Amino acid sequence: MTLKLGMAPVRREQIVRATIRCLARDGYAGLTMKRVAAEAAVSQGILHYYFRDKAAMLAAAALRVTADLDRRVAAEARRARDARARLRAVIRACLVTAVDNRDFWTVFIEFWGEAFHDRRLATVNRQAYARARRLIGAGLARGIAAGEFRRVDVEEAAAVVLALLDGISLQLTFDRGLMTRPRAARVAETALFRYLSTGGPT
Amino acid sequence: MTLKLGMAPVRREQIVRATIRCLARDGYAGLTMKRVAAEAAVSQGILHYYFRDKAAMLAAAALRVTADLDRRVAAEARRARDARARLRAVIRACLVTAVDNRDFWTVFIEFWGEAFHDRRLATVNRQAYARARRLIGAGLARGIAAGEFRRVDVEEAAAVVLALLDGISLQLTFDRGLMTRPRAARVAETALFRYLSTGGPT
DNA sequence: CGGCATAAATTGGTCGACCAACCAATAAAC
DNA sequence: GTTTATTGGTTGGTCGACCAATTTATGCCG
Repeated sequence: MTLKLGMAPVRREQIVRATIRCLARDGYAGLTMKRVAAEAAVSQGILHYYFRDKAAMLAAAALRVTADLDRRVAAEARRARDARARLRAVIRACLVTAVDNRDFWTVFIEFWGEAFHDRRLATVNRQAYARARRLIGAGLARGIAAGEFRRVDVEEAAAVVLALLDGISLQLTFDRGLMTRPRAARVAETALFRYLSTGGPT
Repeated sequence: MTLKLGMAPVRREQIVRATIRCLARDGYAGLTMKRVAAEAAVSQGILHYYFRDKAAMLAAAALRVTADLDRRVAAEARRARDARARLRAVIRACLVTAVDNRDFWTVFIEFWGEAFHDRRLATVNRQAYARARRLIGAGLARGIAAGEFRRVDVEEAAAVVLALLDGISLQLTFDRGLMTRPRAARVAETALFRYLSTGGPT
């Protein structure tokens, strides 16, 4: 009864999600075709039918979590009225992901490690970061235009915002007891608002 | 004529350095006992004589690069007169390492990936980060006491400084064309000085 | 409508290669 | 002669990639 034609996107999704779960559970060293196949409840052979090799599966997993985060951030940011609220929303969405969705950072860190030694993965990673900076930079530019933020170099400021979010998320991921999520968000907001503020220090 | 007794520290060093080179060259996926042994010009068996297993070698490699960075940062910071110059020195030392000594980040990222799935490695990593925050925090506290910095929460500020350095270093490592090293240093300094400054915005 | 060809989807197993850990044996230094 | 240092090979297992064979759906033609 189940359709057999048009399974491609379904299976791809199934396999990518299984890859993410395996990666989060066992790390890249423990990411084997057998385990992914078992996790996805398909045969081993089918993995190579849908993906050229292991690296392609890893790249698909990384793209998937990146897209997930993008979606969450966009959803939060859309509700914001001004640039400050928008930045606050971005911070919140990133830190919520870091704390509640551990898979994200696990997948990404394993991905980084391989990206150093695989040209394809390196390109995917570079593009993801460039895109993130572009999105953040666009928000900052609107804030500057509206007089909410100081006239900083947008590219530089986007790199700073992204760097702080990455860095704080990493520390939270490594040591869950370091700070509560709200406190981490407050710390990041304070640092970035002082950096971007037009007025004197608060 | 060569001594055979007291080889332990020599061999350990030899093996750790080989581990770092292999890790930087091939990643964790390509880190095998055979390759490390070849790189260190020793037999395979000896690796297990000096290290319990592969994870122990990885941990030793991570401790080694961390200690290296510590030493560089301390050497740069010692020359600084005031807290601002000290922070500038820390930033410079970290970014020089990130740009010129690619092995550092390679080893660390591979290490992070495994640390998620190995309790021993996770502990080593958590301690390394706690130590880094303590060192940075001590420098900030002196700056606050001297009236050079705003009265921020030292723990929070140390986390911010470390986060920004990690984040910028990551972006530089992934995309060498993003910024020149001096520009990255200037960007980080600007962001952190604004965050920590006592006076109004510049 | 019914049967045949073609394509899509999937299986399970095979292949050669490689791995980490271990160990018995040896050599050198004390 | 006992401890320290080192060798090189073995072992039991796993890996990723590949493929021949099978099943299922679809389009085509009479």
